[in-house]
Amino acid sequence: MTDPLPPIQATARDDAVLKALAAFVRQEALGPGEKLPTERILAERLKVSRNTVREALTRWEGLGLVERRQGSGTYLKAAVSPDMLHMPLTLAGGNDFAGLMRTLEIRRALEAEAAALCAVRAGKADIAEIERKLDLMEEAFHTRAGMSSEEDWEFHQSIYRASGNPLFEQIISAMHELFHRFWEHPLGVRDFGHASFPYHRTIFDCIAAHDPEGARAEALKLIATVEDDLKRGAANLKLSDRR
Amino acid sequence: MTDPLPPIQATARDDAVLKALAAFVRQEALGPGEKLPTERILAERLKVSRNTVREALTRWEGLGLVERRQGSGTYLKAAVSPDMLHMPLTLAGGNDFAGLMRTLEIRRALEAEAAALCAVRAGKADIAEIERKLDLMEEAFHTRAGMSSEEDWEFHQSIYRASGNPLFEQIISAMHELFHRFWEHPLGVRDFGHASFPYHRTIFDCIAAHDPEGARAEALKLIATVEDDLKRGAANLKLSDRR
DNA sequence: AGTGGTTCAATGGTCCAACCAATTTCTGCA
DNA sequence: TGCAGAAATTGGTTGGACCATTGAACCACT
Repeated sequence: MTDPLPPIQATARDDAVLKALAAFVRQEALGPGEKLPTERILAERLKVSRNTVREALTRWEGLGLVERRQGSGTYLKAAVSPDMLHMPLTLAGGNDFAGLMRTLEIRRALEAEAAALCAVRAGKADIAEIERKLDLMEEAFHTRAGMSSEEDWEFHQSIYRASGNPLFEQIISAMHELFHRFWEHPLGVRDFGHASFPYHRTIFDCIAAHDPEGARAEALKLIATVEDDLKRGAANLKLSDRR
Repeated sequence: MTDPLPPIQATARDDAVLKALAAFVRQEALGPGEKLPTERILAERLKVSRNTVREALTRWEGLGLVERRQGSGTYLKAAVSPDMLHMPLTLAGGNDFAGLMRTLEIRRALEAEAAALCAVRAGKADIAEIERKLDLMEEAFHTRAGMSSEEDWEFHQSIYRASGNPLFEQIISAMHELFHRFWEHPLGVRDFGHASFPYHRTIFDCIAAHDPEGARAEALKLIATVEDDLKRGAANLKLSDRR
């Protein structure tokens, strides 16, 4: 099935640079936000050209592991470890309506599973934290007449965290970020999210009762209302003006 | 919500290069496998240094959009369009057993949703194609005594394709690839996949009957059997030798 | 003290001109 | 015609130079 003679990398200097750098970060116990050595210093210490260092750092930058600030330095953006797996995804044509609906279908899948896992695994502390976020959201919803997207998002994040699998938060957050870059004001639907409001508590109830299938079903209903909102928004958009 | 004073872009030369290159690919209607211009030519035509071109191409290479072959040229690996969204994911510690189980939980979520969507959207031709793959898989399973992982994978892919959302195939394929790079022979469980075998047909039956909830439930059962197999494999592994 | 401007060293971004290594293509001999 | 070796092509690497931005130190003025 897999190639019995995996081709060796003839030249893989920048890969070696990245490995060395990962080892360095690990050894120095550098965390997010911390600054790592200058390109010139790295080049000198690793006995490679500065250009090679730059190509390696460009890779890491592309993976979102590192941020370069001209005149200042290069800073870690995430925890790196020598045994990371990278899965770059590119979504073709993601900034139109159809693309948004496609990402929402992925989110529906993940949201439902995260809720189900959370119902199985959440401990007392997790449930208390989720309920706290839910209360905050409901309060914001009532005092600000439906504008509670920030608290809404935090509620969902607390569920992902309690799912016991960090990948849920990671993937959905990445989608959420993209999503907001292109759809900051969701299609001008003023009461966006109204319809989904009640399902937040029903999801929480299922989680608190450790009912995975119930949580899954309620999460699916929630996303369904968001999809409906978006479809109505798109219909409105067609009647008024285009972006 | 959004920053009222978004920071301005200082310099973004290589980004501009990528945009220009994407436009070029689009204009020339280049598809996967085709060769794109030499770095030297690009540098000359775009009036930038070859280094800048290289940084831009390094980005694309990191995203899996392009493949560079020394002495030969740079080739497209995927379709590129000017409006792509990039979502690089890095899974920390994905190559141990816990990491594998985490990715499998993601796959379970996507698999179930894809099956449900497929049950809703698959047309007659799609269903026929899926059944063909199913027949191939069952035949391979019987003649080769359970070794049908290649055909098994193709069956699943046909479901993703018929889901009407290319993101399912994209994400699961990326996971599948990683997965196989580190776990080529799944933990030495000899009858790996035996338990999941019957669910392939039950999933197909639900899809053919346009029963999304049934398809979702059967897909969940299938992945559950795979998880059980892996857990048994891990238990065996602990008793014999470590990797 | 505090405010604003200036200077200056550090750092990432870009450029250039080579050369190296792998690949492909061409050439000329058998 | 066939094929081995030369030559051209192409990505990979190097070293050195300069530019643009940043941030800290310093200074003048209030």
